[in-house]
Amino acid sequence: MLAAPLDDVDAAALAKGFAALADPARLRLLSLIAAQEAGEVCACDLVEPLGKSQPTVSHHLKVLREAGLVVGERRGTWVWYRVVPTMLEQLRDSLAATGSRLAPHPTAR
Amino acid sequence: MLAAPLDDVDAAALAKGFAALADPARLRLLSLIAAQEAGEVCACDLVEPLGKSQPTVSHHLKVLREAGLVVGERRGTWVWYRVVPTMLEQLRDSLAATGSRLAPHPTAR
DNA sequence: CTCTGACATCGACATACGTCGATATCTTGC
DNA sequence: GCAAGATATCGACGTATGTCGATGTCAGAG
Repeated sequence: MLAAPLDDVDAAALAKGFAALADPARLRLLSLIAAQEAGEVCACDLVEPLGKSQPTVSHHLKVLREAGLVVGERRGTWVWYRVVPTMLEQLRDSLAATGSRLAPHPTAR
Repeated sequence: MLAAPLDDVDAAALAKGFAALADPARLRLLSLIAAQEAGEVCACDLVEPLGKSQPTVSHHLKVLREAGLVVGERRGTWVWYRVVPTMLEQLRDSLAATGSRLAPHPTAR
């Protein structure tokens, strides 16, 4: 992203992705899910550690889901969430195209 | 960030950083500044390519500045902006601590 | 000192967002 | 089918955010 100016479309798409990360509750949710040994968590185990109401947690999970950052799989009564690395890497890479012009060593003379 | 659950403080700090990136206009501004050969741009050259009013551009530049993503240096009549790689790397790395549990290969048995 | 031009700030507006309580939906066990 | 529990959706509320026109501030030219 930082190599050439982005057009409105790409910028909007990226911005939508970052917007999903622009909330403390969602970042904590994401880290809670990612920190699981099993790689997945029951949604019921996310409400109490987050300290928010169940509807609020459900709302944030939806935002993360729609951003493609997590997926929820229903197994019986519960829904198990796990992180999808793809979108995360995509956002990370968009910040990483930081070419020579950004480095402390201008490279060019 | 994805190795262990973050506390409220870290989550809030990170969220503030991502919030600065969660807008198409700011992403385009950032990419416009980063794409400069000279490594810096006059603010006056950012208004027209962005297609927004001068106050709006100034506002977004302020947000980027307060997020530590760019710096503006006054030289005479004009202010020259350049990207600060530090914060960018910090945000990128927070998305990169994606340990074994996120990879397609669970590693742990 | 005054004028001009670049940039920042202010005030106002519409919209988007986070949060919660109440309620709906769905799944299981009886 | 019915009751119980887990999630999701809805409606409402306060607050934050993007945008602009008008205005303020500051540096250089004359």
